[in-house]
Amino acid sequence: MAAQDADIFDDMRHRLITGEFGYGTKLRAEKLRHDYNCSASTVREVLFRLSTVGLVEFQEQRGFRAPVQSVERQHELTHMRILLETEGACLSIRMGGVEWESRLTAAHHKLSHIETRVRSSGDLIPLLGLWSRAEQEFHETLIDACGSGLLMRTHAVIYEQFRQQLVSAETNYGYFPENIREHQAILDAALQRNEDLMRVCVNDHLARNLTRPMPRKAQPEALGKSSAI
Amino acid sequence: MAAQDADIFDDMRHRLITGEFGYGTKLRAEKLRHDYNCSASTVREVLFRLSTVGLVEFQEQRGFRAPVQSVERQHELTHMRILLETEGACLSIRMGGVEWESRLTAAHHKLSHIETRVRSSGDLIPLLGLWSRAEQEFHETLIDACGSGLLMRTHAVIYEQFRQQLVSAETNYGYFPENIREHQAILDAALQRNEDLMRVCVNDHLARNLTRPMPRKAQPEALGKSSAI
DNA sequence: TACGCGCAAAATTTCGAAAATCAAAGAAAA
DNA sequence: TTTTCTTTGATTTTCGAAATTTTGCGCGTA
Repeated sequence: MAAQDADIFDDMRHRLITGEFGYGTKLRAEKLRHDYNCSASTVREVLFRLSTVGLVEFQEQRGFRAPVQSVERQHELTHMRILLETEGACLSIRMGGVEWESRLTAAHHKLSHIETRVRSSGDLIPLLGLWSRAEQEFHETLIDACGSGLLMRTHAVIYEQFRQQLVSAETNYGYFPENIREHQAILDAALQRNEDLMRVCVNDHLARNLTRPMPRKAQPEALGKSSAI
Repeated sequence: MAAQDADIFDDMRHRLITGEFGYGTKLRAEKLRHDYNCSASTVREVLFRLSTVGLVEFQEQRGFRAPVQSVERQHELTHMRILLETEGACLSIRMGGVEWESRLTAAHHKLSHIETRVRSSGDLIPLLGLWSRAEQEFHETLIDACGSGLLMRTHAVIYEQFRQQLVSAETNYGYFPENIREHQAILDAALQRNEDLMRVCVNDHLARNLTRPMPRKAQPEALGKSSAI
């Protein structure tokens, strides 16, 4: 029985991202232990580890619960993703080589293939799992030549919470055509190595998740950027 | 006894930030339990929670250890701090009111007072605790009108790790005069509500940590055998 | 000498129950 | 009726030991 803990962790993560638990629900170790027939302590540990990546919230003396969904939270997650992903993508442009380009192209190809199938079928749901993984891989590849493991790990954490928020919204197809175009635009910006364009593309792609726009200055993105790592 | 867990957490955090544990040292619950006389499980939990904020690293089936110090890590932390803090500060300028200005001024005043004392005595060490808290409060106040709890929490996590990295370097006084000037400049930028200037100031203030090499030797027993400190 | 195998010690994880803490319902006082 | 106190039930935290996994070391073999 190897790595029981890890299995439970993965399964719980899946259940959380999938939205199985109502947002804000209390996650009681004593209940959950039956799903995996293990002890409560083991579940407790898993919950701690899930809180490490922001998928559950922990409060001293009052246990764990699934995070509450709210417009504010959604906005904060989106905003943070924009911040991290534009930075990561621009750094990748600066530091990544042909090898990065090719990996990104590959990831995009896979994603694109799935998205085309979705478009022609008109129904996202049966391919949701596949698409979800492919999108994640594309976005992770986009920033993975940035040279900062910390940036990537932080982004991964935000990304998962973001996905947790969106899971219900995504299932109703909605903005798929735009999605396809935007992913293409991001790939193009990368291959052109155009950082400013990249900023715009990433922003457009993600900003749709803002029902209410973040307060922004009228003037375009400032030029004085932070120095490279 | 109330909140035993929390006490241990705070104490361990302090010990970690203080650099008491050699970087990369294994943190064995079985050893640590004697320091607090509690069970190993309790220590284990605390370690999990510390890993939530990046102060210790956890690896499946091979326990916990204090993070290894390295130039790369230092650079990644610095870079991330710049990213988060410029964004947070600019958002605060955009969204914060007079009330924010006054809080920031207050925090700066406290910090400034301590820094002046340090300068005239020429020795940081006796005031290190005070100064450290004041600096943290200043930087936290700087971004605390940004409107995103997520941004602030993320920044707090990075900040602590950053401090953990610097703890030894800070104690040798070094760049104090510049520090004073830079904190003033940041306050000025805030009161002028000049975002571009703010970006420059925050960048200058933090970027100094990019060139400075790590002043600490690698821990010989970091991997493999036990041989505690 | 180098390499692989297996045993023993050390470290980590898991367990079920006891102890501590919190929250809700009910009783007593105003 | 409202407020405050107390008891009771539920939940969370802590414990020490047993089960599992990793690691270190010695031994035999090429």
